[in-house]
Amino acid sequence: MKTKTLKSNNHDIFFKFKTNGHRLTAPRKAIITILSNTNNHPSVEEIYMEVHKQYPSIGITTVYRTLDLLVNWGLVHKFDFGEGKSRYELIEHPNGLGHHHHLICVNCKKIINYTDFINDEIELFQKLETRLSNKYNFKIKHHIVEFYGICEECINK
Amino acid sequence: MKTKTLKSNNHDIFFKFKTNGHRLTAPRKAIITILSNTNNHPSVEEIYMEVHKQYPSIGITTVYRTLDLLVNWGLVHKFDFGEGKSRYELIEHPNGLGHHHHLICVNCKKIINYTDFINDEIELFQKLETRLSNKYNFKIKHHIVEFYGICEECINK
DNA sequence: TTTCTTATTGATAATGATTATCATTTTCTT
DNA sequence: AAGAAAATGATAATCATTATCAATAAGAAA
Ligand SMILES: [Mn+2]
Ligand SMILES: [Mn+2]
Ligand SMILES: [Zn+2]
Ligand SMILES: [Zn+2]
Repeated sequence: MKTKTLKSNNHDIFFKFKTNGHRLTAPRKAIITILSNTNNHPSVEEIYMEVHKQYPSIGITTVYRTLDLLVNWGLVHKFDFGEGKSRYELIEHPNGLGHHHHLICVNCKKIINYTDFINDEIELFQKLETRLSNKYNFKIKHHIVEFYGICEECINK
Repeated sequence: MKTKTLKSNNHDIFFKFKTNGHRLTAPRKAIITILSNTNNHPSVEEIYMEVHKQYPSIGITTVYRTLDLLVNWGLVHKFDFGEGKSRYELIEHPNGLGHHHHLICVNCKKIINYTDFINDEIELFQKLETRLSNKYNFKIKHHIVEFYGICEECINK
């Protein structure tokens, strides 16, 4: 039984705020909670709207600032899928969804997460990261893999 | 002897303009030439500056428009490395540099192209694309692989 | 070559996402 | 309770990208 795979939860992130010498405030909690409760890749605007429900006084500036912090600490991925705005995603997702890759429809912009890696895939990426790290003296933090193309609906249409 | 691997050149792209029913104009030629003569990933502003030398009357709007065309025809990749602006790269590069992946320094934004894939890597990506295409009924056009981290100079500093 | 039709261009204004400012409010520590 | 520092939110400022539109140039037809 691998207890390692126990789901992490918000408390880890909350804790990180404290240990980093930053304050764990209501708006920050709210933003993290939103991120924890979605399987999408919400934009700043979307996160703002959502937080606003629970915490109407929040300003969108704070959303930007909090996300920046989380990205710099390596807790959140910042994506650009070519829409002219960024999208965000928790890296250690409390509700399952761990590291994954993306299929992106260039037509309708739909995004498919896939986590069902083939064995070779995980293995290769580990090998790759070691090789590249050594060869280029580059300390790799994370990677992004995106397949661009046309989704099912857009083909049949 | 594989004559297939002969380097493609600008004429292929020039030709494509015609067959697509678009006009091959001076500004368009100039933009394509710039893209052919760099190993970087120039931004719109950079391309504009460069073209401007040869063709001082060009407007930056035309650079945007031409790049859009090339991206839509699958001749140019549009990248976002997290700088708040897009960068572009010819897919079939006349001067060698073919398909490659990226190492991106999150600190100084330097970008390393690597083309020295290991055999497994190429093989895996082919397998992956077939599998994903079938599973998700998704017509894959191209993929992007980016490793984010800290480069040599930024570590020793 | 001249004429005609239409795609293309470039100046300019408009948009929209992200950042910078700064006075005010919270938080945490004495 | 008081003070120092961090965080917030309203607002203005930036900056990349788009939309408009009249002027121009390219290619087809004559
Ligand atoms: Mn995802
Ligand atoms: Mn490249
Ligand atoms: Zn689609
Ligand atoms: Zn660097």
